[in-house]
Amino acid sequence: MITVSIVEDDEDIRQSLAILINGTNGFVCSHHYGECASAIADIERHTPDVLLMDIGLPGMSGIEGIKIIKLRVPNIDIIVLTAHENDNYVFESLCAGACGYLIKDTTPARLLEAIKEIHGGGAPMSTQIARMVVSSFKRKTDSTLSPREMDVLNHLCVSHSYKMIAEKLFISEETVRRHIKSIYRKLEVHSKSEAVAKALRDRLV
Amino acid sequence: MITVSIVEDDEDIRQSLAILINGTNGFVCSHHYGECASAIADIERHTPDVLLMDIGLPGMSGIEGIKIIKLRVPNIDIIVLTAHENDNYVFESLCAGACGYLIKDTTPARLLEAIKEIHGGGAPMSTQIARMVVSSFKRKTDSTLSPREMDVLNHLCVSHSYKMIAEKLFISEETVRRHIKSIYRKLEVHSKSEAVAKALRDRLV
DNA sequence: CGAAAATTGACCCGTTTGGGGTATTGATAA
DNA sequence: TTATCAATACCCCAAACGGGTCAATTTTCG
Repeated sequence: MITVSIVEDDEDIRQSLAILINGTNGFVCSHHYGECASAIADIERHTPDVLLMDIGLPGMSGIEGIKIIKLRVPNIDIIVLTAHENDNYVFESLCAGACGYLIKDTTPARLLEAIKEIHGGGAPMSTQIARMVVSSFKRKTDSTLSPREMDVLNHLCVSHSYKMIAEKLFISEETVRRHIKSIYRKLEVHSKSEAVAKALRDRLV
Repeated sequence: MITVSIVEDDEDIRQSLAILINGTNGFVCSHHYGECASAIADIERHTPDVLLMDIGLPGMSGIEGIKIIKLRVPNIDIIVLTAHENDNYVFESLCAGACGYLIKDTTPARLLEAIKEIHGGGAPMSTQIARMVVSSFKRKTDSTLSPREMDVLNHLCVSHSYKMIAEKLFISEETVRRHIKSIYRKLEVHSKSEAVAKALRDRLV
């Protein structure tokens, strides 16, 4: 028996979901909430296996709600269930601790399957969402940087000093400096830390 | 009709996969290869919709193979099909450009479903793999850093100078310096760029 | 071949940073 | 209630960094 709670401001949707879950063998939903505050207040007394969470909520945002709930009940499995297919919502939800992300056109059968899946250690996502998530890993090959500059950038990212990079690459410190100047110009940054941040954030390395 | 090619060194597995695919309506596999080199040489002449790719290959590694193939045929959908559930293989594959990752105990039915899924814009993954991928987004809350130090670290990550951070936080530059010393000690780093790299890599920010 | 880009090297100068001390205040924990 | 820690602030000094300018050689590509 998998226990499920729901946070969803739309009364109708919330009731429908509860009815669906309670009407299916192996699932039960005893608690559901109209906004984050009440869910947070109640979650430690009535801790479900799986929490279905809307994002566009009145009051505290679903993202904030997820963070707080995961702090209090780290092992809870949270599926975001929302109309928003917006990139930022997806990544912010996952960063906050959600393990699943379904858009609201999900069929009842798929939703139940997703609940089973997340409870079994998976991470159910709508197909487009999964692709978005996986694509975010893809390395970019910034053609503006020359091969040698990429070498230097890689060393920058492990925080070597000019001197150390020079030794590693068997070139003079002045040449390292020169490459770094080009890198800064091309990446439009003005310091090592900015270059490192850009390289890591934009997945250049 | 979805066209599929295979790179897999084990002759038996390769043949079985081809037979499975060719024996199913809507799928066809005309080309399969024992190692990356021949796949790379042939891929532009015979470009499939979906490529099933082993990782543990003789000669060039599957990861390298994926990088090269994606450079030549950026739109090809690649599913890694391997025995390795190893974290590094998973993330390296996705960084290289794979969009799916299945472990070899996948059932034939699930494999065919995965091929349809990736061709339809999804990112099929075994359940444990999906969880691993999604979990990698989770923010860590490094309790060793004090709240104020987290503030400073956040500003460091957008590459502000000590002076700018001081202005933003309404404290003296010397206090910023002090916080940064503590951050360095706690994160065991010795420079801004190293702190930024650690913060971004370890998802502290 | 000839132009453009990549790679290498150098010097100057001012700013920023990193590591070392020291000290006060307030909150929090033992 | 004492002790510890967070947060605030200052000083000194050497090393590292960022920006400016100039120049030679090699590679690459049209």
